[in-house]
Amino acid sequence: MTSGAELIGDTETVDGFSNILSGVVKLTKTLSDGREQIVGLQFAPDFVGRPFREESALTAQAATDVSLCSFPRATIEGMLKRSPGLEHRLLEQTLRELDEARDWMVTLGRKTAGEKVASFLILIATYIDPEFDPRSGSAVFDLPLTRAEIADFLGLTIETVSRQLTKLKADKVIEIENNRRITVEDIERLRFRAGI
Amino acid sequence: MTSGAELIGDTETVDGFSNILSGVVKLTKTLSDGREQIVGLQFAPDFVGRPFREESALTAQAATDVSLCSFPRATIEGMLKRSPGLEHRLLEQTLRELDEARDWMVTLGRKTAGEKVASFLILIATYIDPEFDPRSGSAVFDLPLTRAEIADFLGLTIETVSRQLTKLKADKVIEIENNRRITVEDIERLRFRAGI
DNA sequence: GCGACCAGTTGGTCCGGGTCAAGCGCACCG
DNA sequence: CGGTGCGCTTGACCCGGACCAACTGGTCGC
Repeated sequence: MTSGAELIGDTETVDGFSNILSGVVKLTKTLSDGREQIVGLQFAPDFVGRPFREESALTAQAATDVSLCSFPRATIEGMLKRSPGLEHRLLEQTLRELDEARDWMVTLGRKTAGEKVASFLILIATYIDPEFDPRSGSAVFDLPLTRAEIADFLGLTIETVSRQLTKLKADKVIEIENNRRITVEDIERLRFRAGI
Repeated sequence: MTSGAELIGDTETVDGFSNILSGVVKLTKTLSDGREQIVGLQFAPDFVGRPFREESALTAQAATDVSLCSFPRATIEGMLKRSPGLEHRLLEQTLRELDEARDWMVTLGRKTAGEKVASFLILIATYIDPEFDPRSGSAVFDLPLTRAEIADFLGLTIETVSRQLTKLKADKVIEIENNRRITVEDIERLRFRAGI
């Protein structure tokens, strides 16, 4: 599935329930006047879908090229009834997503623009960099989101995201190639910028 | 348990797992420099506690007087293993909390101060007003939080919260008695102020 | 090659909300 | 009683980030 494709419509009934095999899925919510907020990013091998509810209050879109393994909703709910192990795994993922959502609430509510952008880079580094090791000081990765999507994730404007990235580059905390590829030599400096 | 008491320490091991019988519990996260964000409010009959993890990344405090029914962590995890029904109930609550957290992320990231305060009042009205009926136009309730706590919930300062409440009062959207008791005559007008 | 378009950057201006400070009302205490 | 402290409000000022606009570089179709 190519980038930008819509997986779950906002008011449509959510039929599917999928397993991400590769790629990044963004979950967004939109206010009636068009303001948008990304409320979650999901990476392989997460589930996508909201069991036990007909209607999803959010939109799931592929942020990068994504490959999925999808089931109809009835199938998955039947499987959940029969297999407590699967339900347990779903509970574990949901608890993890809740922890992440709450972490992000702190970022949205209490951090400055610079801290938000640094926090975002750390988040992506930990998920994306194939050989990222928290103890090693460095990371290299491609941003899976455009500036506009980063802005929607951080509750900022695209201009502010751009300026903060430029500032991190000017301060030699990161390097940027082709607008997408980020190199962080010293992740501790970046973490410091994120307001811990 | 009286208001302000701490239920779960930040770095301490979370031993307990409780059921709220009455009152309001606030879940907060704090940055190293003291900035604070309330990341969740829990009302009866929610569970409080983070199963399957030794360490909780947040602090749970009583916001009002609270009565609890507590179990040691081992007990609850044993019960969860033996009773899939209980685990299912926990999954349902966790999914609901995740939905709420994501709704709140939109409020934190994309709404103005006035919309945030209106959204907060609607949230409290739906949980607290004993005879609140969404179709009836009005609601009366006591705020379970101080201005400082509301500010920490909304990612604002106490002054801004105060000013926005004063403005809602001046515009006859709400009435305020004793700084705590709120009357909303026409909840639709308040909902309009919340940016839907 | 050339123009159109899109993602991103950069500059300038403005305002919402933060910050600082003073003051009010009320409960509690000596 | 007056003093003290806390929760809250109000006013004045300021700044971070939104908004508006111009520009750059890369990609695509012709």
